Amino acid sequence: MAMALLNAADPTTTAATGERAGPRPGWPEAPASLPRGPVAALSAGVFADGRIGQQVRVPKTAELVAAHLRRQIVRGELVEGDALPPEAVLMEQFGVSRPTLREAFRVLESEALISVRRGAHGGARVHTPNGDVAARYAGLVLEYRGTTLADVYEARAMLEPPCVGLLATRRTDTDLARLRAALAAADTADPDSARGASAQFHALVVELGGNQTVTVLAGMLRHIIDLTQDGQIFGEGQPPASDDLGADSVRAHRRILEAIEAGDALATEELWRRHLDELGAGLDEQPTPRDLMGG
Amino acid sequence: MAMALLNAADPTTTAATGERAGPRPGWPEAPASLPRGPVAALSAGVFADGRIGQQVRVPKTAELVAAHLRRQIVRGELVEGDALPPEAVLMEQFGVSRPTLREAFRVLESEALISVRRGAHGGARVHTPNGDVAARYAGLVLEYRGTTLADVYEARAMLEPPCVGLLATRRTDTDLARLRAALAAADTADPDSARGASAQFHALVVELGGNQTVTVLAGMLRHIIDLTQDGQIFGEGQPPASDDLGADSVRAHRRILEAIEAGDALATEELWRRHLDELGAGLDEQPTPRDLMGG
DNA sequence: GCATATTTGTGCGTATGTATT
DNA sequence: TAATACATACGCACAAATATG
Repeated sequence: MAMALLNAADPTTTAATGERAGPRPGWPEAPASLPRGPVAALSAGVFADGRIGQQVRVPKTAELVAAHLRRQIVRGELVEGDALPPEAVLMEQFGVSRPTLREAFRVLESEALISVRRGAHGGARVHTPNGDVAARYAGLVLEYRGTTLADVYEARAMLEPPCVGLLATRRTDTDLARLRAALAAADTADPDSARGASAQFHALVVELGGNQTVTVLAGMLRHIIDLTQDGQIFGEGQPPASDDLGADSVRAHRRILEAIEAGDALATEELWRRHLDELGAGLDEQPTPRDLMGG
Repeated sequence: MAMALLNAADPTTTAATGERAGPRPGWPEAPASLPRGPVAALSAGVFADGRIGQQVRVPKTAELVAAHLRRQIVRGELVEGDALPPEAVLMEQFGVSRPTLREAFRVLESEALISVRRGAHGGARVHTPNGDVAARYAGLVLEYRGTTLADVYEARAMLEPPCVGLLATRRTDTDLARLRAALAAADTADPDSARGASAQFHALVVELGGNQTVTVLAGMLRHIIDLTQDGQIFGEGQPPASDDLGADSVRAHRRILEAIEAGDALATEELWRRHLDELGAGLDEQPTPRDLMGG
């Protein structure tokens, strides 16, 4: 029944799908916005089971519906908070049954691109693509490979320093102001929110480094670390003496900010590397990242 | 009707799912085999729409089924090529209806953890968790943010060199042998497979660096680059004079291998950085990564 | 070609949860 | 607080497509 999606413009093809329980008068005309042609072929290839040229993986209808909605979200045609039409309307628009539509919903929901609530004023709402989802899948792969948390820390210590070093050479006054504000927030806040402020400083120095890809990757690693350290996975393995560690971190952050202010890329890079090494010290015997996907 | 899923071992509960009219006596106690307590709470939080402490997102039955199967795969209880039982059997085991089971299948299929074929001897087959899926989602986020391909190349040039530098200090004889073999393969092969061999050299130097997380992240970036450059996205923007570039790459790879053999970490790191910079040169005006998720 | 096993897609009914009155 | 309307969640049964032998 995939042709209804691919060929929604042609009423004759869709009519053929209808018969079985009473002939339907015809499908609603195609939403002109549907991507067609070569793109669909690429989509099939991307989703194939690995062997591209081997077998033609017939994309299931639900995948096509999900792909359509996904693209609308990624292209910005649907933005955060937008409500999708009710199931009945979408069923008619796409020309699919309720189960098929719901399969597509579950896929998009698992990608955190929509969230579906029931009840009055319920339905599907759109969310902006979030790096945390990519982190979940990366974490799944790492878990499968038996990667240790120390390995994740080590990776971060390799990834971030060059980016932060770049910041020292490029930083604007606005950058410095934001960094000072973030540092102050971590300094004055109570111990509980200090961790959050400290994490924000980490995110900020990477983000201001200017490379979006590194920002996303570093965010993934931070997310994995957060999930495995939030006391959920390691029953007792909380960071020792969090207050001391927090104070140490603030001191380290201050020193790094000074290096950034001075525009000393090498010093910044080295200081950041050392800071990250300290944070990851003594983790060698920790268990592997786990349950990042939940359940 | 999620209790049957949680209680698949108990035959009485599956019977209980049948009565969908009438008051339920209450929730059955949790099964011993499933992760409970804090982990379950984390799972709900992870899948929530972003606000963790705010609302309790009730996990849908299909999500629970998918999570259960996903964990079996990640924990290695189900391995590559394993065939899942037919729908009818799984329906009974989990105590769910066909549509619900199919929703779970679509989710796992979108994660490339299973592939479902129909017909005799069809059904769901298990696949090992692959970094490419994480790459798809990361690519989706990058596309949403309007990231350029040059940015991805730049990120790779920041990520890989420290890892490859580490290889120079740790390399074993086996490592060197594998690297020499990979280099030779790229040298003697025909232009077409030379690209593949060159890519394998790239993968190998990172993998032998010894950090699994970096290996996964670098694999993601390589996958994104491959997808955007395979002529699918850029109609004409193929790498200029691929033969020359290939020869240049082989030369660069040889020099880097020599530095690794010499155990010179700094030189290796710097050579690799320069090599990656060259590969990413002149991309500033290229469009953003696109259609990595298909459709 | 034909029988068989298995997924795919559909229609409809009931249950449940949520906001509004 | 209680009733009500709305919208999704889940279930069952049937027909069709597809791959194997």
